Amino acid sequence: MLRVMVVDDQALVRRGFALILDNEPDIEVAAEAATGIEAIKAACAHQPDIILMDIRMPEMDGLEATARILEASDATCRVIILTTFDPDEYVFRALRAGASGFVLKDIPPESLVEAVRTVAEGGAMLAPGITQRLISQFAQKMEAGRNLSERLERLTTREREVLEAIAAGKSNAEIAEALFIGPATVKTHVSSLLSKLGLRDRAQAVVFAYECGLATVGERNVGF
Amino acid sequence: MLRVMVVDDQALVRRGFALILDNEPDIEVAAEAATGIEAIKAACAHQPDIILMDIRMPEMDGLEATARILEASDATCRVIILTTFDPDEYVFRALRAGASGFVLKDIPPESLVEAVRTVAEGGAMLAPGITQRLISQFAQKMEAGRNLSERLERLTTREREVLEAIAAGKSNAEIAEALFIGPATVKTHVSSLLSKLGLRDRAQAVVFAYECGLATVGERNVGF
DNA sequence: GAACATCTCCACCTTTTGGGGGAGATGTGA
DNA sequence: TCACATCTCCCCCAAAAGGTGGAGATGTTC
Repeated sequence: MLRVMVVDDQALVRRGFALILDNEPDIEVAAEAATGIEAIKAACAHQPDIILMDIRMPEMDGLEATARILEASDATCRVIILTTFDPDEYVFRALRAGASGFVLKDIPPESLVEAVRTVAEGGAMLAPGITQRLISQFAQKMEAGRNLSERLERLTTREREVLEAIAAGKSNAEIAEALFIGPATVKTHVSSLLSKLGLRDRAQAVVFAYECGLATVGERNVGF
Repeated sequence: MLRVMVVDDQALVRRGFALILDNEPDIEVAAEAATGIEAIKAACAHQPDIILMDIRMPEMDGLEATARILEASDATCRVIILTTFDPDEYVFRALRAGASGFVLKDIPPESLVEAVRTVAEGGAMLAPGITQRLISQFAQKMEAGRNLSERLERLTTREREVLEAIAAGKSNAEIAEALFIGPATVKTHVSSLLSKLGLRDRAQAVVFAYECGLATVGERNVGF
């Protein structure tokens, strides 16, 4: 039995969702809340499997409440944001807060039920338009490096290694140490790769490495 | 009327999908193809609205065919990848090729129909697990900059501007010109921001800018 | 008004970087 | 074998970068 909590400041909406869900044999509405603060308390008290969360609420909005609930170490529940609007800002904040779903209130009832089941099974459910935008963003990042990657292929293996080290913020001396070669050799490689790539200095080289995908945000190879 | 094309090398599977779709009043199967090559020709000849594309096929796989079809300048159709497996490599290649959907063959028939309608309306449809992974990747990138963004706030407005310029690969002289200040002033700002952020040189500053989200891949503010 | 932050600039100095040119060792392929 | 690419290292030199300390001109805040 899936235990669901519904959070919305409008009692009418809240009851409506609750009725739809309670109508399903394998779903029960275990709790309701009208504000973010209430939601946090209720989540703690009733330990639901799934939380349907509105964004616009008095006291504390749904995104903040979602973040608070999910960052609790023993949190096992999953959150679906259920709202009327879908500006990018909300979506990003929701995903960062850890939401597993972001659906609009204009979906048909059966889709809401489907979303709850999907998320309960470990999947994620986004409104189609949001999925579309997420994909676009993703594809754009991947596409960015295409032309630049071709230039990358003109480098020798060693030069690429040096470029990677540069992109990790290393100085020539540190690169020499890391690659077990002399500092003079590093300088040779640096000069060579800069001229091959048409770059002026190592700062541009770092930019290039990120833009073409050689370096990626969040890798944490960085020494600071 | 939505005109759909089904591409799969197994005739039985292909006919099965076609029958499911033809059963809907607003959908008709306008063409079928058994290989990537055939798919490209058929797409050109029949101009379907939606293409359901298998990946594993002889002659040319579905991802390659998708890319070819969508990169045609007059391409108006949208592609849903329909496969048995979902390794990350396939998903990324599919999204990069421009697919609007990626669903697994084990979904219920009504979900397939729903996916077709969703994509036809301009949305996107991914298998729940894939959506989940896409979100995770996204959240990870966003999360990366959290700690670093706090350090960013210790900078003054001017210092942040200089940092942005550094992250665009500009030299001190170029920054001076861009901000209408003297080169000496730029050096002051650079020294100051490096020490505030605990960085050693401008190369590390570029890394920092990317890691904390001040600079983003694909912005193309870069001068090379 | 005094303390403070910010932005602007200067001089002096050291270190790092990048360019030019050269050279030996190795391996690969024509 | 000979040409070619690659990796290694050297020297010299000029330019850029970074550190230190100082200073005047604004504001803002208490």
